[in-house]
Amino acid sequence: MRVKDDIKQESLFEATVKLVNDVGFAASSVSKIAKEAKVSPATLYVYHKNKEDLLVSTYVEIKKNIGLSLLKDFDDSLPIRDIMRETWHKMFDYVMTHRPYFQYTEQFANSPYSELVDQEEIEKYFEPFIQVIDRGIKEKIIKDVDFDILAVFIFYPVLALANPKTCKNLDLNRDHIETAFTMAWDAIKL
Amino acid sequence: MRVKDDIKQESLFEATVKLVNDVGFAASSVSKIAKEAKVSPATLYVYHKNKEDLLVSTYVEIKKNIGLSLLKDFDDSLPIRDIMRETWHKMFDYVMTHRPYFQYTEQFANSPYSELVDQEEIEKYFEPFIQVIDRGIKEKIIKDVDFDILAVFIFYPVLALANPKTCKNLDLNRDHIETAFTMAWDAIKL
Amino acid sequence: MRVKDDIKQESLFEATVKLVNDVGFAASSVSKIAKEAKVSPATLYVYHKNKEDLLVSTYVEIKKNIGLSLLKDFDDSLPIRDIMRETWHKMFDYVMTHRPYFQYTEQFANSPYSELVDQEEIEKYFEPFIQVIDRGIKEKIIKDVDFDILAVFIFYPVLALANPKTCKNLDLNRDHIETAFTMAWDAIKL
Amino acid sequence: MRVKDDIKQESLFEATVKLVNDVGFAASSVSKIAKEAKVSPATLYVYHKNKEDLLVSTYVEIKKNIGLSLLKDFDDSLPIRDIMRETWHKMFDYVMTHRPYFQYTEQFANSPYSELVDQEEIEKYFEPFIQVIDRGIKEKIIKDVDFDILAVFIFYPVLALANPKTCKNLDLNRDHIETAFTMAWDAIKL
DNA sequence: GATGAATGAGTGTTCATTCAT
DNA sequence: CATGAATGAACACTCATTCAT
Repeated sequence: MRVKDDIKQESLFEATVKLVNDVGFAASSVSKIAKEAKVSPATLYVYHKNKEDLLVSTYVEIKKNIGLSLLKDFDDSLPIRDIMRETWHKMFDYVMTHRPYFQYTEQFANSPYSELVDQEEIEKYFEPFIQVIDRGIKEKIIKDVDFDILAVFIFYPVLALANPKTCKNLDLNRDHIETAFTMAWDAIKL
Repeated sequence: MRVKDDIKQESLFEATVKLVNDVGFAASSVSKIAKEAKVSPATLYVYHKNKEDLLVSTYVEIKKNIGLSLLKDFDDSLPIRDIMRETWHKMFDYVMTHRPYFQYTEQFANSPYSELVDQEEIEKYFEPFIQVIDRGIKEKIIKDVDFDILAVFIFYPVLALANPKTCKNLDLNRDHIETAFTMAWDAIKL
Repeated sequence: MRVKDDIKQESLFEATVKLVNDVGFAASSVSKIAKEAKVSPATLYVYHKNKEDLLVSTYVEIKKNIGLSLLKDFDDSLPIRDIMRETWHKMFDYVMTHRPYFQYTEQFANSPYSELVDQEEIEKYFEPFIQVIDRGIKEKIIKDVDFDILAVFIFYPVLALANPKTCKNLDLNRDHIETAFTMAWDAIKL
Repeated sequence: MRVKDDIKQESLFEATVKLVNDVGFAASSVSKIAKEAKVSPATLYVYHKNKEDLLVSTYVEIKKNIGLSLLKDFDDSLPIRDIMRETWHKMFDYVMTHRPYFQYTEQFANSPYSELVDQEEIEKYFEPFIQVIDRGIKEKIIKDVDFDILAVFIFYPVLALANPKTCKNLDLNRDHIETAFTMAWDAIKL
């Protein structure tokens, strides 16, 4: 038996991201993605059940990567503020070096497909980080507030800052990120 | 001669919002919108040059409404924190009572159509609010930070909190909003 | 009772000719013609039963004009060759000074609408000319050949020469026309 | 993988010709052609880039066929008059046995699509014939007249005679064609 | 008489997916 | 496994015509 070709798999992944970035979610048709990936539309269906599966698994793959890069060198023995700051910069680094991936997730999250994602599978990559926050609350370093509300001030600002649509007047650099982190920390710290 | 029918105009507006909320931006076709509005697809083109015009003008209309409801009873003689708090709650009220409108703008902002909007026309409705922030910076009440970064902590959290996709575990109430405002204020205040 | 407005009538005629010349028969829609004529599409239906009637009556009007300008100063006492030559040049003059009208008839004649024309109404304007040919045959000046075949050498060459599609390499002038007449006469004379 | 089906290609060609003959150029829609060819409208786009490509390539195909049938048994060692006569009859034969093809070219030539044809590709099939005319001029057998004017008397009459719209009173036969050839030759010979 | 609004039926084209090889 | 051909259904949009004023 021949084996599914990793190169084609990867090629479809990249083509999906590229096309969604170039022409938007709605205009990214299966045949265009296949052409971009230099495979036949029919081949796409060897690797994915349908269009939905292609888009969703591309999303999950990216989210997994983000999670993994945040976890790299993760050291939960540091003071909570340092962990947060470290993570904040890691997120910024990821977004800056993988802008197309990041933009894909933004577009995906606002599409109806997003409801098809198994959130638990993604959340497990962010679990250690969530535990740090819990610890921070217990240790009375972080405000004792519903997690979703905290998240809005911890995760979202990086996304918003990295999104060229929200921040079109600002040429983002590391200083901005450091400033924004201070603000985020002011928001959540007790 | 027949006269242009305000009811049809309005009906198209509501149908556009409803459909985008129900099935998402990408799946909202002209014919589905027309059917929802109970007019012929051809009639839609009496009121709008094309699909793009329908979507963009629906967006601008909503943004205008949001701006107007923020400006209602706007009193810039109050202390800055009070103005901010007042506005924060007004935004929350608007979002809660007009969730479909708000969700439409979220989806629109992440679509390629968003680049077609005349931003200046929208920004003028938010001008007074922006001046308050400027004043806050001058009076050394608010951190002297790039406006886009401040905006990320002032506007974005309400949107994120109101978005059921981001906050699916949280049944939002006014207490949450008050809490979040405190955090936002901690973030931006000097 | 208000009276139908000759200016609107004329305006529709000119708009029809212009549009067919500019964008072709197939792309000449009722609403475009109405817009070109600066009237409402509904107004068009005051003057014409439907689109077909508009196109056909525009054609007949032009054919009538051509016939009338051929008959002007028509003198059947002249020698037959002189009559033919005179007419040949008159046709050339008409075509040159009314190119859009002429081009309209060419497009119309090759459309299915052409079958709706009352040919007899048109032919009566060309009757005197036909009689000259009959006389020429009887007087053994013109070959005794079926009229349709003669027509192919008498009428068609002018049309073909005047048609920029057939004669795109040739910047037509009166000398060419004189040359062509000599050839046409050689073809039909005994 | 399925392989492109010559039968479908041919079927689309025939359907295009038939429909243009039956309902005219303007009324020949893609979906009607597809239905006539018994394929899906989508299939048509497997074989042709768009409607324009379908119509243009159908035209070029026919013109090529005409050229080839004129060139068959072409013998330029014969006297010029004989070559002309032979060609004249060949054209007549083609037109009579392929009337729908011929009528298609007539309609096409009067449509805006005609400007999209690569004329050079077509003219090469008629090249040998053009050289005979040049030779005739040099040998002082044919009048030394601009080629376009000669063409009007050599090519055009056959088309006009074969066109039922121009020759509706005449049931064309080979005698008529012989007569017409004599007249054409009278027109162009020195 | 004159008109812009209104529309069902149609336009050319692309879609996600399956078929046959 | 891999593919280009094939397609019914849908797309955004325009059509010729009629309606209501």
